[in-house]
Amino acid sequence: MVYPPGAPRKTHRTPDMNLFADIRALVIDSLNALVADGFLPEGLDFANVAVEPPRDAAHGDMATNAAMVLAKPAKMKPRDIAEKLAETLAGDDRVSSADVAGPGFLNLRLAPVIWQSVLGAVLEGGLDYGRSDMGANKRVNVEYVSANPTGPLHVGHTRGAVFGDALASLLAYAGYDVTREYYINDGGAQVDVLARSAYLRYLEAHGRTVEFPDGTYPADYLVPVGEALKEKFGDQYVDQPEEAWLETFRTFSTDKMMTLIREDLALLGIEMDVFYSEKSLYGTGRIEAALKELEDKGLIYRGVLEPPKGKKPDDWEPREQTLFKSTDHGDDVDRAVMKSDGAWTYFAPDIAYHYDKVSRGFDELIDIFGADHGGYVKRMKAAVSALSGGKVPLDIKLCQLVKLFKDGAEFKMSKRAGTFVTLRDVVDAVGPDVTRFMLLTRKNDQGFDFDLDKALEQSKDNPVFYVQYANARICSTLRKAAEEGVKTDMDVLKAADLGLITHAAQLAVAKKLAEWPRQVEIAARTNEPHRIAFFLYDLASDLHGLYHLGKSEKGLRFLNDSGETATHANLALAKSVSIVISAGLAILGVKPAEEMR
RNA sequence: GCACCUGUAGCUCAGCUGGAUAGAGCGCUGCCCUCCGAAGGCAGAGGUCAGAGGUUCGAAUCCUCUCAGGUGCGCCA
Repeated sequence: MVYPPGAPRKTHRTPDMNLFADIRALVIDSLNALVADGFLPEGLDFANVAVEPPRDAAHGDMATNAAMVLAKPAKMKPRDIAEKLAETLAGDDRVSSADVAGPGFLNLRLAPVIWQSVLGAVLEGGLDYGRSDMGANKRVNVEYVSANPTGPLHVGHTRGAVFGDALASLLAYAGYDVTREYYINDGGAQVDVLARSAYLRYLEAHGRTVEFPDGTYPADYLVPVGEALKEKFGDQYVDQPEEAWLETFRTFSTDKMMTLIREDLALLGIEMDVFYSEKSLYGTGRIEAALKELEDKGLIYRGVLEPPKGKKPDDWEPREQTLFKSTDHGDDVDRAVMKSDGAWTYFAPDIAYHYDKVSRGFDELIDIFGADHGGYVKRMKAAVSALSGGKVPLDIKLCQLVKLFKDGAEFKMSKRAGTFVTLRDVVDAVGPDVTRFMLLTRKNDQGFDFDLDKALEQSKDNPVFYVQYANARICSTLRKAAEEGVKTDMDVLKAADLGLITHAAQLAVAKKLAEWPRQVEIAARTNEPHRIAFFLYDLASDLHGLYHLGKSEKGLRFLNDSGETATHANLALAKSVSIVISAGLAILGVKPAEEMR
């Protein structure tokens, strides 16, 4: 089986296999029946009725808060509702017991056949088990990385790249139509700096001795660009004024840098659907059109901004600028779109770019920014809110800083000191799978200490390894079975008698697998791919536990002497775990290991 | 001064968008290999969820304030 990087991309619908959703539907049906009976009053809102796994497995398989949520609006005692609901639910053959507990929780136990059928669903659905249609094919644009095209990607970009890519895959798996997009900041002053720096390398290629003044990029990744410029243009631009070469060098260098960046992204298996050029917004009337849209809504005016209190710039002087009334859409102050000299601010093309995204018909926008851009969240949201008439939600996820640790000490990045840690450095050190998984084991708005030594450790302390090991164990068991002449192909496993899976420890694993579709939906709803990583860790833990239980209880060994029928059932269970681990890793963009080395 | 993010076990972090006795890993204590991979498993100790109020049947989670750390703060992109 092939697991392309960044998969899954395509969505296709599968039957709803979310058991929690099924049982919730059962609870709602039962409540409606109680309303019809006159036990409960009409007009109750069931929106807050939840069916969740209880924190403590001893409480049962699923718990619902229905009675507590409805007690107040129904003007009844929670326990009374719970007891009546329990009676109704107990009548369903999926429910083996329904008990009222605590302040009014209703704890449900489901029949073993339900959990056995989960395994069947996993085997049948394969990597698509867990796929959701909650996205309803709505079009989502995920913009990430969007680093300036002035050099290779560094560690800071890496987190945003991995996060955005995993989020995109997650949303695709949850049924959204996802576009992965990169905004190229090729329109501002920083690409002029790039062009000048490249020019110095070009002169160097012609044997000149050059110095890099402040405000240029002295890093050596431009050396080959200088060589390439020499190759292409010879000496025709040597000793020529800037006007003669700036435009040409800018375009040439930017293209080279974007090639570099694409290669960096490819190292992590990241492939964008769209690269959108900022430059394409200039001179084409698109910025003007976007601002016209705002102006038509009465949100553009000439004015003078107050200086920020407490931190007044030294050279502050009041100036009249063209302003966007972002405060009408939740911002703290209005923002300049045109400088006092009549040029656009950086914000103007950003507005135009987001206007373009809205115009392309996306139902939802997501931007992934570094934490240092946190100050732009409100103004971007204000702009999108204004431009879309509040119809297109924009979610902005900030990725906090990554600190690298090596040999127990922080590896500080400094452009001056030349300790510039690139994405390539990190991937070279630990590999793409470890890089991706590690960066996804933390919530995006939590800072990250990335210990490169620990990332390579093969121990429980390293979650990548732990999850990979669980899958490798299963694969190893299947190989072993094949060696012993047991058939292990999917047709055989699908036909296994799952009714033989009855031990509590085995059913516990099946229950975990039943949570997978639900975890996918939660992660997609909150735009939090790290939940997938944590789920996989838990699932791996369950698998390791069950595996070791086989040491003391021979009947729980996947391979034991209780006959071929039982072995097939055991292997079906093991295979199910492997399938879900593989599906989860595919969302994270990590290849499942079939053996450890 | 203002905005945003963070504060949970000794350390690194989860915690289902309000649920029951707050969970993992590392570290610490004690167990478990005549082999389906011990690169692992089981058990134990360890908490004022930064602090103070509030909202309600119920708060680590929502609101207000305080404290601490981080990121930013007209024309830079």
